[in-house]
Amino acid sequence: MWLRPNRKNFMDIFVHFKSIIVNIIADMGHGDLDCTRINTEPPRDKAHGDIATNAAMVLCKPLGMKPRDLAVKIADALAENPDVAAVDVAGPGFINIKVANGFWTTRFAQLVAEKELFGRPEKHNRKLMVEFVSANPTGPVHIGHVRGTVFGDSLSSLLEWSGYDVYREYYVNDAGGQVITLARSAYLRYCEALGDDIGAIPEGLYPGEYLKPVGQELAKKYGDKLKNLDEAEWLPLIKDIVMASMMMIIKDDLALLDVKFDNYFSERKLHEDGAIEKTLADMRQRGLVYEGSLPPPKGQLPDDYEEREQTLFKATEWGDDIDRPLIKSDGSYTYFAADIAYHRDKYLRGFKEQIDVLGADHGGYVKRLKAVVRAVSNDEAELDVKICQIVKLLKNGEVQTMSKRSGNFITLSELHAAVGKDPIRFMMLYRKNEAPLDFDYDKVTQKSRENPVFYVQYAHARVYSIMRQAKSVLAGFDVETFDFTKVDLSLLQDEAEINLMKTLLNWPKVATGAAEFHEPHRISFYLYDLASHFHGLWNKGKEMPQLRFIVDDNLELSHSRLAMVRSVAYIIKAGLDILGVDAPHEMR
RNA sequence: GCCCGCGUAGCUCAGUUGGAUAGAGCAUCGGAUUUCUACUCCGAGGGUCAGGGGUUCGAAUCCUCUCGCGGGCACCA
Repeated sequence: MWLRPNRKNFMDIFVHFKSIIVNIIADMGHGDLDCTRINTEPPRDKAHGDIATNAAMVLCKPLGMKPRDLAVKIADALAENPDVAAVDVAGPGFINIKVANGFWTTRFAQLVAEKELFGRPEKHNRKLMVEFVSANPTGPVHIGHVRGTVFGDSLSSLLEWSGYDVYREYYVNDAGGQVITLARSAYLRYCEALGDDIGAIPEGLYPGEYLKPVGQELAKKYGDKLKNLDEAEWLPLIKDIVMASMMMIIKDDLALLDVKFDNYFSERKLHEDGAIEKTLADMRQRGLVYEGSLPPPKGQLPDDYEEREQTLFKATEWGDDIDRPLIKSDGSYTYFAADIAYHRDKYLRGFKEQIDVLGADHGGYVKRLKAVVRAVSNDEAELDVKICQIVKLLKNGEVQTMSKRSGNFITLSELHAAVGKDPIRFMMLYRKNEAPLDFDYDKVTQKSRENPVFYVQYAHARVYSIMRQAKSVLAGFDVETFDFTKVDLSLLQDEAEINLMKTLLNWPKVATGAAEFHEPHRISFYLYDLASHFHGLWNKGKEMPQLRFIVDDNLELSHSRLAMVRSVAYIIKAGLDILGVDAPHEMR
């Protein structure tokens, strides 16, 4: 159901060569053969050339030929192609193609011309929603939320890059009992602000200091009026104020990471405007809801368990393991019922592709949420749920523990003050989302090769350094005005140069793949690899002056190399933009 | 007990959705190097891809079982 981004302007070399091979097969008189299983891909071992294909192994059976014999026939035909420098047949019947250098430099000209936009798919009309963070509005954003925040935001950017119309949304859980707890906690701070000795914050209330300003605000607004009222009277008054205040804090925190939402969606609104009732009525009509009782949970049985008749959603019909309750024993809706209404609302707003980013502790919800989206859209919409594993914070090689009970968790603003936005964003994406992550406080601020953030940013800065150097050495050169599209790229013939260009040309494939599979970490790894190629070439110039980017007595060659160097920055910039990390021009 | 995720070099992890002799960074070992364009460079060793079975030309990748780690498991949000 997840469609591939289209790539109108980008000629994927692998797709290109596959079509060449398919044509060869047709020319051999086998145009009716099924060629879908033919792959063209980069060989794992670079010594095998640029492109490997399994065509002969896939087609040998229907043709009744030995794989190697067929491979030789195809290889001979391929050798006629002017873009092909060499072909050989290897192993069980692989065909290895070495592409002519001219092919690379021709294609590289496209990159030089399109700059940061190289390989970026056309915009299409598909809307997609990414819901992320959705932290309970009961306090500042803390370390536990950071990974999902960065992941969701970068994934959104990545999908925007690939052509989607992306909508970022934060689901505000402002309806449940925790808001009441929050209001009570604020009330205590209010009393404190009026001079009461409140002692220790009782168990079950939020102990955080961040509620003190709210208490003062309340004291300022109401004086001691609220103290003479019953809880039923002051609670609604305080609730709104403290909630608004928490959301302010959260938005400020998110701004530290340059994260902005298109919308904050209120759960409470779903209750108030009847969306949940409407959803349930709709589902009842479609036969998705019934009254029945569930088998008791296996394993440890809750103390207060009692079997009873419940209103259930037939989640099992949509791929879930068990049917799910919609109404609590006190008659109110379950959180899940609101969640159904919420995801239905997304669908009704036109989002047929949805992504939820959740924390590791919500892994158990994946199936039911997917079931919900399928059910409420009658299989017209699809949800992908991305689970972000926990982050272990390391300082001096030791794990930083935090206890939720004391409210002593490390906040985003503390982390930000210590290391800054870029290391946080980059490192949170320098791992698969479903793998646990160690975040080393000390390492991420180091200026060395060991720090991937620095390593990549430095590559970008190095490009600009080289451009500055070129300006002072080469007559008439200025990055701002120089037309790189006019240089002769065919002068770039060294293997290391060709390899760097190949790496750069691979960017569209990496980025579209990352977008397709919702895996922004591929961008970080690619950028690290690219930086490594670039730094490596720079280092080579130390030993071999003839490989330096600026060659004293050869203006033309210098210009060609500077075009290549400039292109490194185009792609790093494009990648870092997706990650939300700055691309600095210098790093002093 | 059930569901989900994970298990790859001493450590931390990649692995382009089924390709060939499984990669990178740290760490280890061996060399080079002192200002050249900017925060060192080059090389080496290191593997039962947790384990067994299966699918096929071909498996770290797909299926199945076992073991280990993490998370979750009516009515909380």
